Amino acid sequence: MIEKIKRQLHSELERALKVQFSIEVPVIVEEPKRANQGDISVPVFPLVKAFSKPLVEVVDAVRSLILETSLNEYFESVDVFGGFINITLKKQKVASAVIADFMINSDNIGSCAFGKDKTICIDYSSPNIAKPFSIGHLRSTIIGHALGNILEKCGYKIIRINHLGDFGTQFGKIIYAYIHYGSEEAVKKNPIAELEKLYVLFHEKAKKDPELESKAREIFRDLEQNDPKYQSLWSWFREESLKEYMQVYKKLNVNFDSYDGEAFYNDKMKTVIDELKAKALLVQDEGAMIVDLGAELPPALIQKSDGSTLYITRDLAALFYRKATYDFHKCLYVVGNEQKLHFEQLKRVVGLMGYPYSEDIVHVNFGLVLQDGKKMSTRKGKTVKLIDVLDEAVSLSLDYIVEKNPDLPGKEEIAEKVGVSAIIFNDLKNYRGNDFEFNLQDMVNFFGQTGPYLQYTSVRINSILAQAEFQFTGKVDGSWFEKDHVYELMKTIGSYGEIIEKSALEYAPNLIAKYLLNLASLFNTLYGKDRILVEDIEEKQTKLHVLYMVRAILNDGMNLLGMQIIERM
RNA sequence: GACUCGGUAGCUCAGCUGUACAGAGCAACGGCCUUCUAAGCCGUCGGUCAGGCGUUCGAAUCGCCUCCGAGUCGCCA
Repeated sequence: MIEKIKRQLHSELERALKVQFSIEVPVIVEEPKRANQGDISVPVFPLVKAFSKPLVEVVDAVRSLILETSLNEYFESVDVFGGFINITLKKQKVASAVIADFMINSDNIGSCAFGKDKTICIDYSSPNIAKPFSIGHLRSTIIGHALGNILEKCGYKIIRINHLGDFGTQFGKIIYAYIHYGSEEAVKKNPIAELEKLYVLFHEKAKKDPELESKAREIFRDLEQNDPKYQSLWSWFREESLKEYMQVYKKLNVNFDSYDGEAFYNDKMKTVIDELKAKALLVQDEGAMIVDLGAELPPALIQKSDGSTLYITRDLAALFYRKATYDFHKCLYVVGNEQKLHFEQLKRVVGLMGYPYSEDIVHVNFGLVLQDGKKMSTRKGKTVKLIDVLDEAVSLSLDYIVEKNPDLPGKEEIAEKVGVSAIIFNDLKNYRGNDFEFNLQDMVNFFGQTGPYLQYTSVRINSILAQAEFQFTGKVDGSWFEKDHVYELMKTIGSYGEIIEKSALEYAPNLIAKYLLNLASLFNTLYGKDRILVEDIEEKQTKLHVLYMVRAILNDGMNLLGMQIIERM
């Protein structure tokens, strides 16, 4: 709401400056950091030079312009503090605008339509087959899932793609290790754990005998050329891994439109290589085929000297396939920071091939999960399994329920929802690009800025609404909104849509997470100060309106982030 | 070595398209459950925004340099 007013004021002010003073300087319209400085503030410093008059006179002139805008019916006062013009709005007027806005959009609060008729592909999760689902893949999974929800709310059609890491030299390694050191029985018994063991074992052996690396490459080359024996092992490993991943996805409530992994593109790479050749981009270098990307970027390796393909080759094939199949507006890759160079190269190659949609490739990067300050390594068997972390969170949340609310029905189910959501929220609340140190203690913390705090707030409201007769009519007693803490809450309610928009444009779920924390905190402050279920009917109904909106937004926001909503806890 | 990203309270982080006294949570300490769920609320404590120089009316925010950490840099993905 405030954002709307700000934008309107901004454009009217710039126009007025141009018309009346022939001044074309970008005007700043912002929200002051402190409540006693009003709702909207215009610093006039940047205008002083253009006016070439003393600050005091400029302030005066700008203030008059502000008072003449169409928004003046909203203004309670327009005060001057040094070089700042601070506008205080009429609280009741803002509050009723917020409520009216909410009613219009009540079936899909916070939604907008700027993505209408456009498709976005999101490539996320994409675990490597035959390796346990680690904490590292959690990030891609939940960031991608949340972004899908957020962008969907902005009107986009979303294609969720799990680009499984089901191909590549790593399969040569696993197949080699399986043939030489593995047993069918052991893999059948405990597929992923066993395959991981073999993978780690391979690297240990390869350290002593570097020959193994080239043997693995040979196996992969043959696999790529459809060797039936390797193919059947490959599909067995893939199937078993996928089974285990599906359990994780079910727990996280995550789903995909496509599970076409790298192997899916095996028969689509020849055309890519042919096209690169035809466009004279492919050159032979040290026996391999590369695309030279100029001075700023290292060359892209498209084909190994033994003729087999690489990661980027498959990503090129996948990109073309997606463009042809979905005609995407953007293609997002929710992949870690360490692959920044890879996506720069991908973009550049596509650009050199003459496709303008190279600009629509977006690497939605995220920070690594570190252990002892270093990247975790599957090769050394040093990973933390996601399922263990989730189980830990769930069992801890069950402990709390037993302690705090022993008579609660359906404890296990609620504990599951609280625990898993806590893990999800813990990840999404921070800016995605930052690395973070793996810390189980932090991940399963349930107090303060956490998922359970949001769920708890929603549950508190449930409890009150359940005890009252309430219908959302929009008829309220405006005088309550004059109180500062209530007004703050109303302003925050009114900014939900703006936050979603910003979060979508920046691919930043953390903006929504922080917003929800703020909303919950404002509500809890109010809860501590004011009794809701009071005698006076009009006052009670007014308060219930606010609670209803807060709960609707909390639930909607948590849902966007991929968290679970609960009734009681 | 080159490139990229980061260094803000004891810890985890927000702010970083510049402008008014740098904000949360956790931890510590002190209050608040015979009235709506205390996974909560209120308060206290805590910061040379890594360091230096520069640009600017104004810098945590922009530029340069130094230090520290992480990641990447042709046959892994």
